[in-house]
Amino acid sequence: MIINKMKLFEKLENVKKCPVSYVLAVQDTLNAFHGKWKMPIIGTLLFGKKRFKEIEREVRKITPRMLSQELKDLEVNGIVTRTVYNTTPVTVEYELTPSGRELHHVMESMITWGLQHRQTNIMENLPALNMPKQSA
Amino acid sequence: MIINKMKLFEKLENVKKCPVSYVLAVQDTLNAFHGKWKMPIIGTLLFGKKRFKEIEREVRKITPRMLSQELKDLEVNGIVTRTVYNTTPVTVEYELTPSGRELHHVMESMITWGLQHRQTNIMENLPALNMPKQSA
DNA sequence: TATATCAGTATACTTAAGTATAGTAGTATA
DNA sequence: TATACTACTATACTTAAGTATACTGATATA
Repeated sequence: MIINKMKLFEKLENVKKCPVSYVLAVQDTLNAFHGKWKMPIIGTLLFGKKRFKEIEREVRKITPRMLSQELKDLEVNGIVTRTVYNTTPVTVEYELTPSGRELHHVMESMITWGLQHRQTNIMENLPALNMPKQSA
Repeated sequence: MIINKMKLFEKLENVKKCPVSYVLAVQDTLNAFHGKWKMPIIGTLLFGKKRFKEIEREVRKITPRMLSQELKDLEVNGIVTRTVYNTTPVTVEYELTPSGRELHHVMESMITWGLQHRQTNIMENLPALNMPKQSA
């Protein structure tokens, strides 16, 4: 009986404990989407590999500077691969890594929450949802 | 037969289409976590309601200015509720709304991806994961 | 010859996000 | 009387993130 109580206590304490590895994991994921442009870039690449100019056209209003920067960031973080083809003019293809493709699970959970949350807030007549400032 | 082919085509095209409502949903979710502090604040509130000073102590290095700002933001977005108690000195309790509590699903998908991603990158001997700059 | 394409880079700038430090009112304790 | 507590706010500042505009070199097309 006393042992059972101790086990329960341990269990509850463990629930309260948030391992450092989890915090790091969440940070990595947030980092993958960090900034205004990574989400749309990953989003468009989920439909298949694309060239620089294609992404530039599909992710509206992005400047080549930002696109270049974000693609580099995604590359060093193992989310995207960059392949150069020896054509004239050169073509460069960007593709999600297997790990990058797995991000669609996260996006789906975000869609689920977002849709639910909007419905709840409309039904409860709360103030309109704030739009993100979109600089980060 | 032709009808079946058309239906298949429609289906495939619909998969390619990314409804605006999904984009908004993802933006709402990103907005919920937007900035350096919302994730740790929500994280600590997932363990139960807390007072201002409690959160300030648990979310390390946060300034009262940022905490106040972020809690307001979370409140107007229907993620947190604020309750003032007529004690001396006043105590104010912050608690996640049902919608706010649902965010743990998103966090769990982030933890799953982050852990997986780290393992993959260590195994494939990719450069160390970039740490977020943490200003947004 | 003039223009367009590709995949970017360079420079200067603006805006957003976060920090540092001090202060507020009302009460309670030493 | 001096200090501490609560939950913040005010002001000034720094740093990060994003924008605007122009430009590169090699090649192809009109």
